[in-house]
This record gives sequence, structure tokens and C-alpha cells, in this order.
Amino acid sequence: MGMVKGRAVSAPRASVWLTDAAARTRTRRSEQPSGLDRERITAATVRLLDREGLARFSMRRLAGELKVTAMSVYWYVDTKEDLLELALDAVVGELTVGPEGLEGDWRQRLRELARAYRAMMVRHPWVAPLMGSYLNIGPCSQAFSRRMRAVLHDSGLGAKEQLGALSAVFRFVYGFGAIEGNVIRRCRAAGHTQDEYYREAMGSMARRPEFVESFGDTEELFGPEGMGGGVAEMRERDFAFALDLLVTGIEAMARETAAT
Amino acid sequence: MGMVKGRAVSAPRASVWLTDAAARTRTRRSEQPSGLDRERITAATVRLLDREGLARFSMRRLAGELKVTAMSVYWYVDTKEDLLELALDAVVGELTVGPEGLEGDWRQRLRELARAYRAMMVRHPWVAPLMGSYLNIGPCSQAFSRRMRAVLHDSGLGAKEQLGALSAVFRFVYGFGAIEGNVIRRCRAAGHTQDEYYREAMGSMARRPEFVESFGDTEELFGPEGMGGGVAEMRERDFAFALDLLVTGIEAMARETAAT
DNA sequence: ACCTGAACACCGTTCAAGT
DNA sequence: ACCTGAACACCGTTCAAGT
Repeated sequence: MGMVKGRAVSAPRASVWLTDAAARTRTRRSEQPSGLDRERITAATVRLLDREGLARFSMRRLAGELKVTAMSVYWYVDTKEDLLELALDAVVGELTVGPEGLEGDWRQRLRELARAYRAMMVRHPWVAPLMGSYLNIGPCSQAFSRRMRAVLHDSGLGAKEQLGALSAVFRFVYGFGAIEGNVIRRCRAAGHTQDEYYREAMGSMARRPEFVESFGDTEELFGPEGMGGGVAEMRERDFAFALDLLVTGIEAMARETAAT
Repeated sequence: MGMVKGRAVSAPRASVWLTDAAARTRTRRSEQPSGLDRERITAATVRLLDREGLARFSMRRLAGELKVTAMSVYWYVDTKEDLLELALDAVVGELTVGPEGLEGDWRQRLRELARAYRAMMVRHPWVAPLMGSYLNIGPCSQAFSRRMRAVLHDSGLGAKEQLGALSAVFRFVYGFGAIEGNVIRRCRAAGHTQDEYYREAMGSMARRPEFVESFGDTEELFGPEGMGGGVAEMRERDFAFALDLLVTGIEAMARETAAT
């Protein structure tokens, strides 16, 4: 318990998922007048975040969406942060592609999981900043992590290396999804397509001598050839390449493990 | 130009760095009464962000730090967003380790650049969320990117692959720095060390049956053996492993390039 | 047990006015 | 050219009160 400017501040919990069971049972136990419960609130949160983005999300707006007073929500959820953590785990729940992922070549399974993760981050551009802000230990996050560990178990890496690779894969995919989700968010805010946005930025840069000096001939890198079929495809190629890099790296490290 | 709830909203610029020269020249042109200019404002912003974090940063607090009215800052900077973008490029400027990085084995140079980048993100835990939010085309960001491209030029990859690898390396290091900077930020907010924080989270999880089921024996993964000398060292190992994975992957892909 | 209204201590930014 | 004060339209959250 600390004091900030005379206001009592209790140390924040690490995560909603670590609150005691009693607090978590604030789910519907009878027919509420408003029909509210945690699930419904979380769903509305996801809907609102998808529609208007993280910056415009507020407890008051959420309450409006639920046709209820802002303060009603606080009966089910302690803070805005907790609510966002719930929303985060909810969309990670979309990644349950089914248990068929448990067989087949580990390379292909890793590619599939990575692609699904990235696709989710692109579908929900507000996920990236949140993912970086929480512990990600909700039930759905854990289920996904378990699947990824199963894949790496089959890679031929040693037990210690599997943990290292798990962390590498996650941060790697996160890095991609975060940047990408962000550009999407910005474009949406500006009301442009990604290609327009990119062209505008490139145009502004080309008109500035420092930038040309720095990038050399920008046409070479970002012109029709370099860009191929637009920004989306360029990023697709980048991601595919990065995935190759990852798989190739794991294979090579696994050979080292096997050799010793 | 759009309308949101009757309020006129002009499409946001892509970046401070893409504003016209006239606007950027709002630097000191004479001795100001308050001694304000962009540089001083940016420096104060970095100081404040380091000390209190992104969440507590506000234009009003910054103004207080500068002993000036909140609105004075707006003479030099259009929006809070612009200011944060300036602060971001300023700390990337810390990465100028000198031109000696231009020779030597590309593997070692890549490792050095990656390590420096990560260290910077750990020094300034507010960088990660911002880095994901802007285009990162300030002069210092570009200088760093140029150095990284020089390194990859020497890796033996083809020209196209070099671009892919550049993106991979950046997103990769970003992923690491973001997660790590975040935990640091949370710990600081809670007034705990990272080890305390980690132990607490682990303790809470161990007391919950679902978690044990999910992670198996948590002691095995996170106990004294798995953790080694604390969280910091565990992350150090993870990062080192990931760096190996990256270098090994690039080497293998370069061999493929050479073979065809 | 659940929901509301009023209030507190904040925000970023605009705008008219001062020097 | 630079800086200020007052004001607008918001925030998250607390707290006492209602049903």
C-alpha cells in the first residue's frame, strides 16, 4: 500500500486470473434485471474494441452499448484493466482450431499455429498493445501455449531448448502481429487503405532529401517491383520468410542437439 | 476530413517527421522568455517518461516539469502524439554506438546491434508500446536501420532475402524488448522486484488446480533449476538462445541462396 | 444482490486574450 | 512571436443511496 499525492494506492494485482475464486464468481447467479454477467460484458467489450478501437474504448461507452449505467459494469469487474484482460483471453479463444493439430509434421503445425496467431492479431488490431501489457495466463492463452509446446516437443530440440524456442516463437509472432495490427489501426483511423497510406508516406519521404540520402533509391526497395501486389502481399512475403527463418533455425539447432 | 459526433476531425498525419519544414522549424529562433524549444521539451518528456512511465505522463505534468503553462508546449508541438514520437526517436539516438560497428564478422555485429536495441527498450520501458504505434522513420531510427542493413548485406543472403531478414530481425528484437519492458513497468508500478513479482504469480498459479493441470509440474519449469539465477538471467538465456536461432537461420538460408 | 446519480480528480485540446 | 486562463468535452473510479 503506497501513497500517491495523498491518495491511497494499493499495489495492483498481477492479473484478473489470479484473483481469488470468490471474486471471479461474480457471474450470473440469478436472472438479473439487466441481464448482465461477465460473459456478456466481455463480448460487448470485444465488439466495441473491434468496431472503434482501443483509444476510443471507455467504460462509459461500454455501458452505453449495454444500455446500462457506467457504474453497473463495476459490479462484475474491478477495473477497466481487468476487463481488457478478459477481452484479450476471449479472442485468444478463437485460436482453438480443433485437436487435429496434434498430429503431422511439427514444421507444418508450427506454421499453422503461427499463422493463426498472426491472423487473430490482424483481425483484432487492439490485441497487440494489450498482449504486451498483461501476463497472458488466462485459460485460452494457456491452452494455446500448451499446443505450441506440444509442437516444439516434436522438433528434436532438448527440453531446455524447447523452452527457449517457445519464447522465441511467441515473441517473434507477437512482433509481427503487433506492427501489422498497428498499421491497420492507423489506416482505419485515417480512413485510408494500407496502400494509400504507404504511398503517401513514401511520397512525403521522397520529397525530403535526408530520406532519399538514407534509403538510397526508394523506388528500388518500395517501387512496383519491390512491393509486388501491394503492402498486404509484401507483408505476407515478409512473414513467410520469417517463418522459414524460424523453422530453419530450429532444425539446425536440433541437429546440434542430436550431434552432442 | 470526417465528422465524429458533430466534431470536425481532420485525418491525422502519418508522422511528425512527415510534416512540412515550416512546421518543424518551430525550434528556438531567439531567446525565449521561458527558454523553451523542441529539444528541451523532448528531453523533459524522456525524463518524465523514464521517471513515471507512459500511463502517468500528461501534457499538464510535462508543463509542470518545465515550469510553464500546459498550453505553452503546444506552441512547439501540435499534439501529445507528435511529442511522444519525438521522444521515441530521441532514445533510439542512444543506439549510435559509433562507426566501429562497420567492420568485423556480421554475426557478431548483428548480435551487438540486437543487444543494444533490447537494452534500450529495457532502459526505457515506455518505448515498446510507442514503437508499435508509430512509423519509426525519425532520423535516428533511420540511422539504426541503415546499420542493420549494412550487417545483413554481409550475411550472404540475396538482396530480396536481406529485406526479409531485416524485417524479421526488427520484429524479433521488438517482440523481446516489448514483453520484457512491460514486465519491468508492471513491477515498478507494483513496487516489487521482478523476482518477487514472478514468485507471487507462480505461487498464485500453483494454488489453482487448472494451472497445475495446464503446466504440469511448475517446479520443473520454473523452480530453482529452471529459473537459474532469477528472472533476469532466465530472460538473458532466452534472448541469447533466440539470437542463436536467428543467426543460425540466416546462415542456413544464406547457404541455400549460395547453392542455387 | 444488483443498479444508479452525483461527485472527485483528472485528461487533451481550442480559443480568445494578453505581452 | 510567444505565453496564459478559462472553457469544453471527455476520462476512471468512489461512495452513498436506492430497489
